[in-house]
Order: sequence, then structure tokens, then C-alpha cells
Amino acid sequence: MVRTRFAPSPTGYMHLGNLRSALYTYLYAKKQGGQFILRIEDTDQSRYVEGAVDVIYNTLRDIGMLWDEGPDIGGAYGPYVQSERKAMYKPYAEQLVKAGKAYYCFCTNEELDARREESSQKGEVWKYDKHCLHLSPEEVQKRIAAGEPYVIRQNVPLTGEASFDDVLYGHIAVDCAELDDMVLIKADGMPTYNFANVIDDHTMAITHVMRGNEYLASTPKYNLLYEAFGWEKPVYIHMTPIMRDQTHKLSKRDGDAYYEDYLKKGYLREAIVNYVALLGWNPGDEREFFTLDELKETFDVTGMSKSPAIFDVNKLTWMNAEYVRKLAPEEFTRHALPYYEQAGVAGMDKDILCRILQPRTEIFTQIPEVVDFLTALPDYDAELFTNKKSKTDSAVSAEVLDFVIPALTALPEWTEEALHETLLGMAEAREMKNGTLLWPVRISLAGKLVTPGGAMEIATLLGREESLRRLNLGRAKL
RNA sequence: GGCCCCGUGGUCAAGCGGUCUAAGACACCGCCCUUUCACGGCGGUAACAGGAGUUCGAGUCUCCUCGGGGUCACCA
Repeated sequence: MVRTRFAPSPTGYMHLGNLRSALYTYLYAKKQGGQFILRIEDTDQSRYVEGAVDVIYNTLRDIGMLWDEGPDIGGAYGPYVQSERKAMYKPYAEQLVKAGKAYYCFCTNEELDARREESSQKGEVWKYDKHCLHLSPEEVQKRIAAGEPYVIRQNVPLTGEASFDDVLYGHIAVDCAELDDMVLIKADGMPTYNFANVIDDHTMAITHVMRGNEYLASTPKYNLLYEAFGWEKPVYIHMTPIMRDQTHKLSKRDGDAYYEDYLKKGYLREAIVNYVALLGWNPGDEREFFTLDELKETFDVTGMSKSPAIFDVNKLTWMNAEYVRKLAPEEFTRHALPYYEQAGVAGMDKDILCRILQPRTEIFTQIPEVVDFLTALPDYDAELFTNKKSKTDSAVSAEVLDFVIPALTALPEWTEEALHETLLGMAEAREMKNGTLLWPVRISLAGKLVTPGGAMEIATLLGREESLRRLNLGRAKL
């Protein structure tokens, strides 16, 4: 049984990079009928953020990535919150000490700093010097009994090679001489993050460890721990970060690194997930639209990229527009409604709004700006009446409005059909290009060069009174 | 700096020794459609980081150089 885990720190936000890691981790397990476990890594209490765990729950649920075990639903390997596991790490470290694979260290920070400084003076790379490895058991006991603070360090062999095999990157080997004796248990009795990870992954029976690339170089060292315990090693799959550009990761200071940011900007969650899934993975064929279920069927590590991908809002926006266009009209309206309200057009004909807006909306937040002219006629210049392609200028526009206004005033019914028939009928009767007649009408109605929809839709949305008022205003400008 | 990893168009990417005078998508440009804009249709510009090898043959394998990232904490 494949068991993978997503182990975020509760920061209050869901970084897109984390989201993608969670996604791949989830998909990998689900593709193989395995289990996806959620573990909260909150050992750093100083970074505690109120409600942050809920953000994680809500985001995953919102997207549909349901976990099989986790803090809220429990499971056979709990607890699933690291701070609640505190007590279980130290005995493991002590077990290692007994086996000679770890040792107590009494060096103080000051002493370490001094030695570090000294070695950097000499231009050397600092590595813990195993100073306390040679303390006799008696002395260790004496100092512990005396209440002296201590840490427990991993005892890395001086020679030989540590290595592991990554599914994506292949065999990664590091010389043990390069490795530092890392701290396993801190002076406060708490485990270091890396040690806790090894213990948690093993005790939670995680079979496939999927995590960020930044652990690639240190994983051989963790593997030494598995060997020291005699535990079976997990399969490792390291994943690339999402970049802002060639040299920087997507980060919070760019203001666009979080999933929440994109929801606020009017992106659909399905589009975000779809786009993010494709950043660093491809299905091997030319498909690029996937629902979560389709991803579950299709996802495969062989399609994962080894080099980081640069995030391109352009393509996300395009993809979002594709999702928007595929929405059922009711769905489109449901998503657009808050923006209609914001723009003051919520009382207008929703069918027409949907018809003119849906093909033009890339992200929902664009709507208010696009329909602003419906609630307030912009202050516009008569130059707008001149358009070469439509063959209009102020004289032609004046002429057109002079016969359009009376005709529309006389319209018995102010419907789109009636407007359509009347307007185009007049163009035909006068052997005038549709565009020539419609241009001044639309400009008068909208006071804007570019509008969603044409003259008929706008007139219908505006209604008889407002339309005629605007047409007369337009005529007056000429 | 040591060690580890990565390197195909502006971006995402296919390619796993010959079918590469290198696919597809986004963006960009042009044309068509058209009631403005958008949608849609058609077409175009644009890449194997560089150099040595190996081989009959290299984007694909090896090495070096360059570029980029990661990592070297009692942070996670």
C-alpha cells in the first residue's frame, strides 16, 4: 500500500509551490490506490498563527484533495500534529546513542561559534569536530546528572559514502567526510525538524517521501539514520520549486505566491489547480485540460520535470478564460454576481450580461471595469464618432442619429429583437453598411470606444429611457 | 568557497542515438470572420548554453567550461 504525506507548516497561507507539492503527492498516492496523509508540522511554536490549520484544511478540501488520515479525522498512526508527538522522539535518539550512532554533546553555542570562527579564519569549511564523541560514558552521566544542558548528535562515519536513489534524479551519493554531525535532539529536548521528519515518516509508515528539492543534498544523511535504526527506507521523489523568474522562487514578497491571492483576483480554483499541475509535469500527450479526477488517472512521475518551472500568469489567465467560457450560464452568473453588484449592474438582464461578458472575461475581477459605462455614461469626446473602418465621422454620425432617434422613439416594444430588426432594417433600406449605422449608436450609448457586446445588447440593457437619453446626448455633441 | 542538482524558443514543454532542415500550448505579429472589443478560423517570428570527445550518425551518451538553483543552524 502506497502511503504519501503532505506535511505543511501552518503559516496561514497556501503557497502555490506547496499546493503543487500537495497535489503531486496526493495524485501519486491516489493513482496507485494508496493513501494520502496530512501531517501538521508545527514544532516552531514561535511561528504559530491562529486559524492557520483551517486554511490548510479548507484549501485541500476546496480543491478536492481529501486526506485519508489527519489531525481532524485521526487514523491508526496518530497523532498527526507534530507538537503532540513531542515525547516520542527522544527515546529514538537515545536508542541511537546506545548503538553508537549518536552521542551526547555539551558544547555550548559560544564554544561552537568560537570554533566556527576559528576555522573560517583559516578558510576552512566548518564541520562539528566530534569533540564530545570521545567523552566517557561516566563523564556523560555525571554531566547530565549535574543538569548540564546537552544535545544529541548523529554520529556520521568519517569515511565512506552515503547515498540514496531518487525516482527522478537517480542515484545521489555524498562523501561522508562532507557531512556534519547534525543535532537530532535540541537542548530543550525537542527534536530538530529533520530528525522529527525521519521518525514521523517511519512511524507513520510512509512509503514514498515526496518533498522539495532542497533536501536532495541532505537526504543521504537521513538515510544513514534509517540504516542506523535498521528501518526500511522510503522511496524518495524530490520536487522542483516554482520560480518567479530564472533566479528567484515565487515568494510572498511578490504578492502573488499564494493560492488565496488568485482566488481574490478572480481565478477559478479548477483553473489554478490545472495550471499548477502542468507546471512541472506533463501527461506525455497533448492534453492540457484536466479535472482532478482526470489528473488522478493520468498522473505519473515519469512526466515530472527535473528543472524548476517559471510561473507564467499569462498562461494561467488564458487557462482561466477557457474555464470561464466552459461554465454553464448559471454558473457564470453565480461567479460574476459579486462583481455585478460591485459595478451596480446586478439589476440588469443577466442573460444578456452573461452572453456579452462570458466570452470576454478572463478573470472575474475584470468585470466591473468592463461594464462601468452601463451605470454611468463616461465623459467622452466627439472624436469617438469618427472611425475609418466603419466609415463614420461626425457628419455621418449626426445624420445616422437623426433618423435613428425618431425611429427608436417610436418603437412600440423595447426588446432586443425589435431593436435588431429596426436598426438593421434601416441600414438595409438606406443601403448603408451595418457598421456605419451601428457605430454612432453604440458610441452614444456607451461613451466608450471598446465595449462588450454591440449597440443592440447595450440598448437592451440600458432600457428605453436611458438609451434615448444617451442617444440625444450623443447627437448634441455633433 | 566545498558538496549536490539542473540547462530545448520570452514562458510551459515533447524529444529518451537515425523518422529533428526539433512537436504542441501561452504570449507576440499578420490575415479572415465581424456591429467596436473579445471569441473563433488560418498563417508567421522564435530554441537544442559553449567546447571537446564517443559513434557511420548526438538535442539525445561522456568530459570540461559557462550559467542558474539548492545546501552547508540547537529554522522549519
